[in-house]
Amino acid sequence: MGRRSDHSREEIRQMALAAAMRRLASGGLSSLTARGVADDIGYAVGTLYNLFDDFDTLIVHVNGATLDLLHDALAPVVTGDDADIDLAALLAAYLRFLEDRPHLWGALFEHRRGNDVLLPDWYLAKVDRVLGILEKALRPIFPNDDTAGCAEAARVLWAALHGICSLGGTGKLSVISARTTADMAHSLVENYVAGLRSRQLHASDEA
Amino acid sequence: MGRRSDHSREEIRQMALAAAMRRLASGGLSSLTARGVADDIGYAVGTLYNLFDDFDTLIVHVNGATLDLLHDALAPVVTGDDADIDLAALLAAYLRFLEDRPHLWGALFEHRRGNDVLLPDWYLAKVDRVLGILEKALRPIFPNDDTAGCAEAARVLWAALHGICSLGGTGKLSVISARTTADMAHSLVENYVAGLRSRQLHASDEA
DNA sequence: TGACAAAATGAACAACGTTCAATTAAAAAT
DNA sequence: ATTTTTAATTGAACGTTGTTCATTTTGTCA
Repeated sequence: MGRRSDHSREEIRQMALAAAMRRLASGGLSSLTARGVADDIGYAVGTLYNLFDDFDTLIVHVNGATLDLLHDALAPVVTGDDADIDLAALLAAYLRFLEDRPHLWGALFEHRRGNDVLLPDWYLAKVDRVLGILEKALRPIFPNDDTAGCAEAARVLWAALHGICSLGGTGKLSVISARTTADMAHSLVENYVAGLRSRQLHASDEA
Repeated sequence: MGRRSDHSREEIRQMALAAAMRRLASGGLSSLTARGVADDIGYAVGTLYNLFDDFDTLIVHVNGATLDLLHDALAPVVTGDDADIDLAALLAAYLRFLEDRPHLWGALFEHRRGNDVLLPDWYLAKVDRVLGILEKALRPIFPNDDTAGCAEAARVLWAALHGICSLGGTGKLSVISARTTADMAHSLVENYVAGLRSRQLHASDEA
């Protein structure tokens, strides 16, 4: 079979991404295969390679969509007024996202391309957009001129939170799972923020 | 070819693990394959399946060996006297390990078995042994009777640190990598510990 | 209508983990 | 010493991966 007029190039792309999203959401990364996606949208495998350089690229696009979902889940909960309230709400929303869409969240971090291949700029921009929410919540803690410190704190929290949820969810954390992942996440956020505050106050001591 | 008398069953196991360790250390998880290991030790693929249930099991044993290496790298640096000094030394040793053996460290967290398969007890015990070092360093921060709090803090730090090193090393953290992974790790440890201390002091406020 | 270009196909390739009938050598029994 | 039993070792084969590409088919344009 040759060229169809069923769908435009862009339509097929979207169909493929939607199908990939469904597969990922229901069965995780291991059930996200090129042949599977192709079957789902009623095209042959080779067609996917007209639209994406390789399968990794398709996954990066799926992860981009997940970042958008995450952004939309987190953005509404911060007001920018009170850091403690915002961060608590943010953490709750994050954990809810993780519970609702564990496989979408998981793919954000499980998926790794070749070590020399960098993530595209548009993807990093989506990460930045989510980090921006965190920065907005953290903003009241920092002096007005210290945007760099705020940005770093947001990244530390983001990465550390990932670590906790990742290890908590995969049972890699030894027998002490009496304390749940959520407990550890709260401990991280509360103590890290308390640390930021206390070191902000005594900043003059460290010169 | 039938039964040889070249090596005992246990010898072949050790040969396989050593070869796997070499492959992992030099090329990462993607270069750790059943056929590769079999070739390295001069046996056929099938022989590996006499010694390990499956290839995942072999990797878990490799990771166990890595945990032992990590333990030996971290254990000597903590004295138990001063938390700040111990934690700084511990972090430095951890980051050095990560730099020296990035792929061994990476496999600890990259490798995932089927979701229903739990890690064996002997493996979790090795994790606990490493966490014990962290607990020893954190011990001075907590009241004598609060071993649970100390244990939790160790796990939070361990998991959070993994998150930072993981995202830092894979370039998943947007453009603001002006601040390096090591900087973020320091920020995490220092602020989290400062938070623990400050909340320890004002514990009476929260009742 | 005919020539050209682009899209769609699916068989084929290499590499992966895994299995298993067949083979062979060591160990045990006679 | 010979036979029988047991266990180790093999490597071809199976099912899946991602990926490629000659071939076919169809839309488009002169």
